[in-house]
Amino acid sequence: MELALSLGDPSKPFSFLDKTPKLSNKDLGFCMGLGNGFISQEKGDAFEGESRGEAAKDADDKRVSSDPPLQLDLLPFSPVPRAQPSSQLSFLCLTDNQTGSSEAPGRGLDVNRLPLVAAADEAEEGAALSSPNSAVSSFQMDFGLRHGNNGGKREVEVEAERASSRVSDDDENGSTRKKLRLSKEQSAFLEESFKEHNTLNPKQKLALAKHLNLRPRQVEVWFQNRRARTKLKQTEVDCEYLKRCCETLTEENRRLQKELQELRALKTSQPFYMQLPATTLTMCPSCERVATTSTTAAAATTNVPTASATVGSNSDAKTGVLPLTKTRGYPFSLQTRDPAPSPPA
DNA sequence: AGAACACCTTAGCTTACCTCA
DNA sequence: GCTGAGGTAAGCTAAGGTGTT
Repeated sequence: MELALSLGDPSKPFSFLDKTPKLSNKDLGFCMGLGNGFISQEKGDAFEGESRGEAAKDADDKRVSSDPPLQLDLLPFSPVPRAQPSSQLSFLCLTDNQTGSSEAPGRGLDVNRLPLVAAADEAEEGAALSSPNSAVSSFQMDFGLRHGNNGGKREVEVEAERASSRVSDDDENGSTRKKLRLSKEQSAFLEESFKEHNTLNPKQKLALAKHLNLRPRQVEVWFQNRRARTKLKQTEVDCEYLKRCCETLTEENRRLQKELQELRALKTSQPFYMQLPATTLTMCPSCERVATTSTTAAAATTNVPTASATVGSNSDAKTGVLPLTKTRGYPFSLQTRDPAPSPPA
């Protein structure tokens, strides 16, 4: 059974199943993707498609199965129009402006740089500030922006030094690592970058780090954690979907069991049933229920070759128990067919 | 061999909730 | 009843460690 969950472009078929050897044992072999209006898989969005595994990526164009995949369209988490080729937060702007905090928010922002006022305050408070980088909060960001005249390039650089040395101090001390909290602006920028590239090449990493006044390692870690979060969410979605599939199959199994019981009851109620050379059972194509047809008797009496379902010869004629282990699905094969041919006149 | 990554884990921080004075 | 302080658990997330590719 193929299970494929599509969150987007239905024109991209699922083909991961054709490459099952490549799937690891950990891989659910589950395929999800978000298409229209979202970052393409190749661009590497996260929950909005990143988790469509490597196998799916590799095999997108190799699907050969004739079974139509079961596709489920879900509403996206955070629709981000992909139409704009170069958004304001794209990498393209990483190098176009490095003027720091004097810039308007959202462009060329440098959220780790604080004005001297804030830095002085923090110096006074010393270790009382539990979250050093939380000093780069939006409040202080705004403060810095509003009082940008205070700062100027030099102060910005001083703050950048202070911020970086704070981290390096922690590293050097090796005592307790301080929790660095990225500001909303930093996170938003990283998020936007992640939507475009869920992995970074060294050049992009350096550019991002420089732009956000972070260490490349921090950017790298952020992307690693972001991918992990994406995968986790994806796994949750997959599990939920598989759960629903399981419920559906259970219900189907229940229905078939009931149907089987009906057939057994039918058989026991007809003493000569098993003595007949063959029995034709037809299934209604619409309701998928087995219909008891008069063609059985007709076929038996007229020796018309039965078409599809034939009670196997290995069935226990005495007990009336059908061989349940003969086939994987049904004790006998049922084929959807047209109404039984009328016996020849 | 080294880089990049996935995965697991740890630990700092925030938030919500509760209790109590 | 309302309020603020203190404690606690849960969740989030940056970062470290390790194995794999």
